Amino acid sequence: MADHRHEPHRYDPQEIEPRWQAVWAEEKTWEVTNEPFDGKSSYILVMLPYPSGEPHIGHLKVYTVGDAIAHFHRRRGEQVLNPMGYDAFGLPAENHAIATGVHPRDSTAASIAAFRRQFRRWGVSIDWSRELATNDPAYYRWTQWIFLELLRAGLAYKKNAAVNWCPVDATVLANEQVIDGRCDRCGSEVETRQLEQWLFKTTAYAQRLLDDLDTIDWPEHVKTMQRNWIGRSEGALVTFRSEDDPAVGYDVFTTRPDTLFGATFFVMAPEHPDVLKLADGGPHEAEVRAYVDAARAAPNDERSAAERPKTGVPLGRNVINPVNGEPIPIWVADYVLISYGTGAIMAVPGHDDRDHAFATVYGLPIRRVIDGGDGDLPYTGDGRLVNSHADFDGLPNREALTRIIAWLAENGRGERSINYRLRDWLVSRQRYWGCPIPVVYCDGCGLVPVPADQLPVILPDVEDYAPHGRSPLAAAEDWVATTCPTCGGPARRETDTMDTFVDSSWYFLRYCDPHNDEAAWDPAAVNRWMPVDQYIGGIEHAILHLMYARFFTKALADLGHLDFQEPFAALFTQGMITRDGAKMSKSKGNVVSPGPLVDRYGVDTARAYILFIGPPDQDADWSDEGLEGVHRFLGRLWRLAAETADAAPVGDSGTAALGATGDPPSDPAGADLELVRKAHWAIDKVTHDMDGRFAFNTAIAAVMELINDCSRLRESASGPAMRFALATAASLIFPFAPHTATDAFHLLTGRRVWEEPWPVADPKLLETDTFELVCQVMGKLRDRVEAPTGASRDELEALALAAPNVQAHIAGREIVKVVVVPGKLVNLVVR
RNA sequence: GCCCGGGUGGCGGAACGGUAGACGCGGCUGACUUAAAAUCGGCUGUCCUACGGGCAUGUGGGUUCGAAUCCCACCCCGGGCACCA
Repeated sequence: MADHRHEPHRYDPQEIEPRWQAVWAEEKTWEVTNEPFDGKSSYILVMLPYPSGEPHIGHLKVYTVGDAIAHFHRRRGEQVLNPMGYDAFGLPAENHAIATGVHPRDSTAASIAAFRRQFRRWGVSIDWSRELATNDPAYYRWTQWIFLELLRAGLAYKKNAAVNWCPVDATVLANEQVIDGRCDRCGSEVETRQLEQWLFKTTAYAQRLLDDLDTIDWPEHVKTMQRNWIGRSEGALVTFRSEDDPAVGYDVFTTRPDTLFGATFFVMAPEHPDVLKLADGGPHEAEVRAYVDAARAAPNDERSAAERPKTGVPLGRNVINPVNGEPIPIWVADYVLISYGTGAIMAVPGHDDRDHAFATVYGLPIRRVIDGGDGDLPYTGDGRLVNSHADFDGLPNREALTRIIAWLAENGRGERSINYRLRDWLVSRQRYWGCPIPVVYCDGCGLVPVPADQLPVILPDVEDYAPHGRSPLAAAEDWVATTCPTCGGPARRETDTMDTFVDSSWYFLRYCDPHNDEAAWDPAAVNRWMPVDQYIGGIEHAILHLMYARFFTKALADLGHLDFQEPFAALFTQGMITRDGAKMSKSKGNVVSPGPLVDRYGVDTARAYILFIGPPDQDADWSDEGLEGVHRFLGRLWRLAAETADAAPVGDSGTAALGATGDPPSDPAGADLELVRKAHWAIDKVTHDMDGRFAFNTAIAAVMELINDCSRLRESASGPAMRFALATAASLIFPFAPHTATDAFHLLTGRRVWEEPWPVADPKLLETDTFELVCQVMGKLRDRVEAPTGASRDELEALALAAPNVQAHIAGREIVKVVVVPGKLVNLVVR
């Protein structure tokens, strides 16, 4: 039989990858305990997937990014928590059930199995002992407990309100789930309905959600999106009293109390509760009724189109402007929104675009009260007050604003006020596949929370999953009919389920203590890991999930269950992978499936390519050729390692002299020195690219450079130097291509790279004896000369002046200035 | 309209205010091979009168010895918010 050592080496990821995965699974390499740890701990968390079908390329990207970070931290001696779970309640599984009759529990379980299989095939370093699924009663029992805690604190409440209704999904939606007047799931036009619904009081946390953004290390654009969503406005609440009955007053919120003297009419939203009352018996009663009915029936997105001509109807009554006693007419108009401020406004057509447009249509008076602009109204900028009152005329409007608020407050006509765009989070869903809301309704006791020791309220099986305007659970009569926990009398269960964003608003806490059946978590376990050191996920969650999880954390902290205010200390949002410049979709036929890709090239190639393609926070376009390039690189690395190991296998007698340990030669020179230096340069480069940055693309490029040098110096460098350089390359590529790196490192050294500390660059080897001195004349590159490292400014200047091409460019000219950047360049300024 | 990002070779992308284009792809070319694949090397921004030089980082200005990088104005692309008073 031929000596296998002399056969050509073939890089075979299909053999290498499962072999090491088996070791990691067998030894439970990535599991961590909650026992106290002396060193540093890191919680590296990737947003949990919604299990639907098979994982796609976006999943591969996000878990590859998370895994690279987790591995890097581990190799630096930290204990790393890197868990996995499934956001398993939700509409797609339920819609699938409606179409096929397969229970969502079964299709979800099948999909979870597929995800789990893929994650193992991808070699992601997950602590599988902490795996969870949000549809598991052992999990949602505590989702229900949190609901009850919020209820106890008055942060969960029920109210009859105008809500966003999706006619296709037949359920209500949170404000955040309505995009351009459409359902963010199915795209159908959202209607308004009046319904009794559960809400969480996110508005109580508006200011803290805003303030604490300053305490977390998140991308600025994500913070900006959250700030805009919270939408804080400073201004005043001003009371306008009825002309007919001074006891009745209507509050308005305004950011421009400085323009109060320019208010020439008053407008209420069609939904304002007093509109019809005020119009009753007036000259426009019928007209007002028709207008209000039409406004209510109009679709949301039609209502909210800003370019639409302004419409409205006068109510035939007046209110008194509190600053000057002027009676001004009340109108109803749909450009005023019931959902913001008080649902009524003072209209200042001289200094507000919308009020101006309205006044123009109906011929209402337009008055200038702020000086400035090009003379045309409306003018919305700053200036001095005019036509207002002797006390304020002539003042800069910002100063007048403060004084007018003070005056209003002194006279009991208004006060300083802050308004937020943020609304309370509507969590009721009239759907089946979600967490049941744990309350019952008793004829005698009213609304009764299910006692904590009776949780979970188990989601029952039903025959018909289809929504019919009420929750499918309502049809489960045996389940709905229950007894009151308080009086023991007959009672009925709440049949709405919770928005799935509730489930995912606390899963990161459960990972810390996933098997606890006494409590949602042990505070010690949570404090062991939380807050998450690095959270990783898609930008599409910039508002919804990330806002809700922050709200939960703050509310639970206030209730004494948590010791911190923010769940995610740092956030990284990865970009999308496109193909041919477009989002991948089945209809476009441009989908890259991880399965076949991994079968063909191995997962390391796919992982390293995804990270090499560009900065991971940006969108990147897929290229099959680019993938091939990375595959060639990994093959080259592995083959060089196999050949080098072959020349002196680990364990052979006398290999110590050949550097079988992977240690560098003690006193390298010539090609050895060049190679050892390059290895240290790569250590330094990769470490900097990983540490606090996410520059995986340039880190991989640095290892490519090192491998290129190994290849180039193959004949001239010694065994130990080559072995050291290759072992270093394998060690550095490990976070990105863990299987190939592990195998190559093992061939070279007989050791396991994941148990090795992250290499440290030797500063002495980062320096060279000489450097290339850049010689510029007038800022333009004219020559390059060899200069000794550490040369003085004068020496460098002399070297530059002597450079032949510099001579040619300064001949016959006067040198007026010499700029020397030591270790870098000399720039000669001539006249 | 307002608020964020971003415009660099044929392509993806590099570049503490200091050699623009690292690394990879593609292309051209050589070695090996009966041949192909695989593999290993070389060249590759552009133009010119080519051992040198001009022009080049969306456009136009500015700051600086020196600008892809900083400042001002504008254009284009992507994203978010939008009748929010």
